[in-house]
Amino acid sequence: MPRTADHDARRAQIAAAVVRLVAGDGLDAATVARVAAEAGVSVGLVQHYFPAKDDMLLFAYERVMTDAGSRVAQRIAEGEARQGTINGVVLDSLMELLPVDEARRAEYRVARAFHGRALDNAALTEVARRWAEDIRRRLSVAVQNGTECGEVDPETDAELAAVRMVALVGGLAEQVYRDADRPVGARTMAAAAERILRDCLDDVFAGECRHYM
Amino acid sequence: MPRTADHDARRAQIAAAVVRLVAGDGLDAATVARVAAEAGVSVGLVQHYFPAKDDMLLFAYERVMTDAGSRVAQRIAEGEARQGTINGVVLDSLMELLPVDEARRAEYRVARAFHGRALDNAALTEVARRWAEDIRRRLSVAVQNGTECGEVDPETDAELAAVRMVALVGGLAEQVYRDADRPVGARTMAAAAERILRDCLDDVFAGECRHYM
DNA sequence: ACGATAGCCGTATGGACATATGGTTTTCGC
DNA sequence: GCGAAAACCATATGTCCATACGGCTATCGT
Repeated sequence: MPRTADHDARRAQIAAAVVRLVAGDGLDAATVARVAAEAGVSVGLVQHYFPAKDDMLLFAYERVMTDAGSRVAQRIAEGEARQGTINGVVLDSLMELLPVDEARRAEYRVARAFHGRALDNAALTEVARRWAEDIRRRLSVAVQNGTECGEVDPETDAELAAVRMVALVGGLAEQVYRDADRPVGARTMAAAAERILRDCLDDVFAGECRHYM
Repeated sequence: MPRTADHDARRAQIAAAVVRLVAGDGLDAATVARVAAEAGVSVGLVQHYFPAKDDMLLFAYERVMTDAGSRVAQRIAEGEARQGTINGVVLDSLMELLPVDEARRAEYRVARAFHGRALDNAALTEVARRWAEDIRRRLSVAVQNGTECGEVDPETDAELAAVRMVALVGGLAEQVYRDADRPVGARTMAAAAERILRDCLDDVFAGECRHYM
């Protein structure tokens, strides 16, 4: 057998370089040559691991969205561990998606940049679609659990509520990102977003039952 | 004086070509050469009216957003004319922004494509910011009017409600666009979005007073 | 009617890019 | 230790692009 290398690690290394470049200077900055330089490897190596540039971008996008999903899953696990209300767990999960610090703002920039390109790239669109579907499903299950334990009004349509929550958090993220420094009354935009999100969740999870997901 | 031409008409003609190309094949398709061909003019003429490509894109983006704003304003004017409730007028205005038919889907594609590039272009960001600010202001005024005439609970924070409505309609637009064919329970995504929007507005405009904006 | 000037065009130019290609180095089974 | 194959690199290639540039052409004041 010949020389070996950690395929996954190399791909991750290159994807991380892509993400840094996109976060810093947009998708157009992620040229193959610059990605190679940022990752500290040669152009040829990037080609070795990603035959076409689109493969590289798709992989990087998948990685970013997977990471974001993992953070949400982690928040859910934490909520379960401390036996919080479903309302609280969902709030923590969704707050995780608001670009309130520089790390999350960077992630938001990357996600949005790819999302823009997804408009004319079916593979990227599919990643975005799956991600949205995944989070909607999680939220829908949370609402159904709430229905069963009394935290949610039994009349509530779980899927509809999930669409509503995803829409709200996505729209709030956009405003928090763009207008972070614009006050909303006496609040910062981030504080306003949190308040709006809390109100929405208090509306869905109006019951009293204490339960974990 | 030498030969004259309708400056504004020419710029509009070129901008329309940009919009068609972006709607069809994304921002990268809007090269100067292709825009010229699509508009039926020479490359040199495009340069004559837009010294740099960025000027051209900025102008096209401004035009798209202005058009969208005008449609909203028109819906408001129609609502005033028929003396509808504020709730109804706001609903019509916001429904106008959902990508429910091919024309609006095309507009949504264009807006989103530019929005993505705005992440690393200050001039484009400023357009997006002003547009959001404008619609938030309109909504905030509508809520305040509602407060004065009894259609809105006096405790309601108008600016917060405006942020909430903008967030909701933006997030719903994204899901309607991407998941138009995905059913939400027994509804289409578009029907689900309308229902969610109605519920939100019925929550804000809970009072009974019949009034026009 | 005529020249000045804006309108308009075609092509040239130089740079950046994705990808192709040929070669060098390392490692592992034998 | 040695050969084979993967890992890795440097550079070549051809395309596409934004912009520069020089030259026609139509029109308006005179």
